Amino acid sequence: MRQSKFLFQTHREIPKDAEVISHQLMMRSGMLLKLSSGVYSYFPLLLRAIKKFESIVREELEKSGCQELLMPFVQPSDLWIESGRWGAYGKELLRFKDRKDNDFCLGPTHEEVVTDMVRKTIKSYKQLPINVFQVQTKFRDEIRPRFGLQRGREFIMKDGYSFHVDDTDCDREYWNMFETYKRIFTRIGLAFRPVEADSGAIGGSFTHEFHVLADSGEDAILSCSHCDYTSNLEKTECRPISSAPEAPVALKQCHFSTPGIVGLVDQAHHMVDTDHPQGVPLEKTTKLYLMKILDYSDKESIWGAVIGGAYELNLVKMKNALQAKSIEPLDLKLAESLTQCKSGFMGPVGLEKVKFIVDLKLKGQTGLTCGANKTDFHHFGFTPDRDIKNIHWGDIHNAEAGDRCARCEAGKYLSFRGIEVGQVFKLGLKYSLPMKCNFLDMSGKEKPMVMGCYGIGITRTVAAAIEQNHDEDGIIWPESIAPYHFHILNLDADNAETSAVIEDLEVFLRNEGIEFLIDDRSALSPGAKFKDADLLGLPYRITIGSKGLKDGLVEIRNRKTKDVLKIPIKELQSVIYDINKTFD
RNA sequence: CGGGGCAUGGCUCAGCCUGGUAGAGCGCUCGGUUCGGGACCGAGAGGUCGGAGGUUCGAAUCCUCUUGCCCCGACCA
Repeated sequence: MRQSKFLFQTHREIPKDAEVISHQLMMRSGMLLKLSSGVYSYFPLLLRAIKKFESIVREELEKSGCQELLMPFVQPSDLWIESGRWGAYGKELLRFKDRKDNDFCLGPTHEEVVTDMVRKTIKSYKQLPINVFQVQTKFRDEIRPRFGLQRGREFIMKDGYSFHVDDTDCDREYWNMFETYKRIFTRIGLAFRPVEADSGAIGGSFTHEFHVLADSGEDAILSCSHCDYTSNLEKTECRPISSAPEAPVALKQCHFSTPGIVGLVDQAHHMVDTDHPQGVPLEKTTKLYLMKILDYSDKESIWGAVIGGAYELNLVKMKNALQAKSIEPLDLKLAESLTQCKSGFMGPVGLEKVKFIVDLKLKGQTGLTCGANKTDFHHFGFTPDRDIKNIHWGDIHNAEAGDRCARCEAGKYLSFRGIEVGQVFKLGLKYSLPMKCNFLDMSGKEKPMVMGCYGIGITRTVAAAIEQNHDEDGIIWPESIAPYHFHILNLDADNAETSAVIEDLEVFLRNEGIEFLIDDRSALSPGAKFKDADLLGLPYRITIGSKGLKDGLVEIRNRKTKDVLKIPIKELQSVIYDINKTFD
């Protein structure tokens, strides 16, 4: 391809609404154009990278026994009503009506459609298991699209679904997909981690997310330094402490007074008595969050969450511990009227009508402080087991970097930021039961199929690849998905000699099936071409100029290592041939 | 949906406070000189200042309403 005919325009300036690196570089290199919030056009260069990644995904999935199909982007409401999601799915589902006033939506995912396809096709255990996938545009009307392709509303996704006769076989396939995903992300050449994640509302199932490690990632991940336990912070387990029981301390009500001091950290410093001349250490303080809980029968109740003063409350873990449907902070005014005090001095002691979940870290502890439910005062000697009537225990605080691993004896947690690019999920019977996706087993009995689903964000992964592979000059494409492998710069596009060399080279490259882009733009200074080449980030740059040709030399530069090789023009073709062989 | 901000040529922005001829840099076109890390000179094209209403002799500028977009918190590939 010749750049003079190529649809793109590089920019020196960073578009003002591009926040993260991948978005900035895609905009600056002219690969991406926003049409509406979270909706983008892909220019030829970006599309090539997307297609390369897609074909890696296809190859690996087909190797693992999956088959590709394609389902409609526009879906009728009937199926969604049948699965129960027409009502359950929030505003992310873009709904609209056709001319006959029938309800439709743009597919954010395809469980309903694929389940319908399979139930109409498969009747016998002999036809199972089956694993199908598609690479397709999805639309989710995200609350807040951002970061370019990292969180668009319209995006390309590979979604796959498997159907099985029983749990055992579904689990087998789950791990088959898990290994396939590892191969895919290894092959594309990204640093990634499979991460244990929260399975959300679908109880009893398990799930892994695949995260590409990048500072701009929206998820916090903790990984053990010793074993392979890696999890989303939302879910990371904390090691229960096993400290020796302490001698009980009597509850001294309203023992500490800290008038006018806001915030637990400052309050702790001012909780001074003869035993605590320096104040109470943060580890001996506790804090209370009053929360409104909705259970799965939509019954509302108020729960207090008690955790150590040094920790953060983890809403996902609390939600799971209580088997709640939703959980949100109690309105401040309600909380104040319930406790008869200001925020900052609320405590669990004496709140008879509230049920409490107390963090396991506090188990067996005594001599703690807690809010006195009287503005400006804290109790001392708080002992959860003794002082709270309606007590439940749970692991409800955020794990932190440096904490001991919950799974092994030796390790400590390290923290990362991750971009979620894939997920494997065991769906179980969530769709097959309501949608009656059944088969006849060996004894002729009708049974629901057990399902799994497996997603990879195609466009998001390409963004993540740039996020992880760039420098101050621009993109550094991993060879696996680089739009082209060689970028040939004709520094003197109007010079007959260099152009002749390039034309020869072009014939050779075409015959060998080697991918290349030629910068043949005339009246552009060499510096501008170098800058653009760095920005576009193709793996190898071949510079051909009249200066070099005088000595019979051309230059090959590796974008990543910046290593420069000056080689005689006669050897150019064989050198390119050898480099090309190193690619996949 | 709450909180904050922005909207002026393809891009980045100035002008607005204090109403009176719509500007700069980059990009684009033409001519010339350059040519190995974003060259220079000259001449051009391109904007109903997001939209609607109002105040005024006069509105990019002041007022009201609206739309779009971005950023910070609850969703997910």
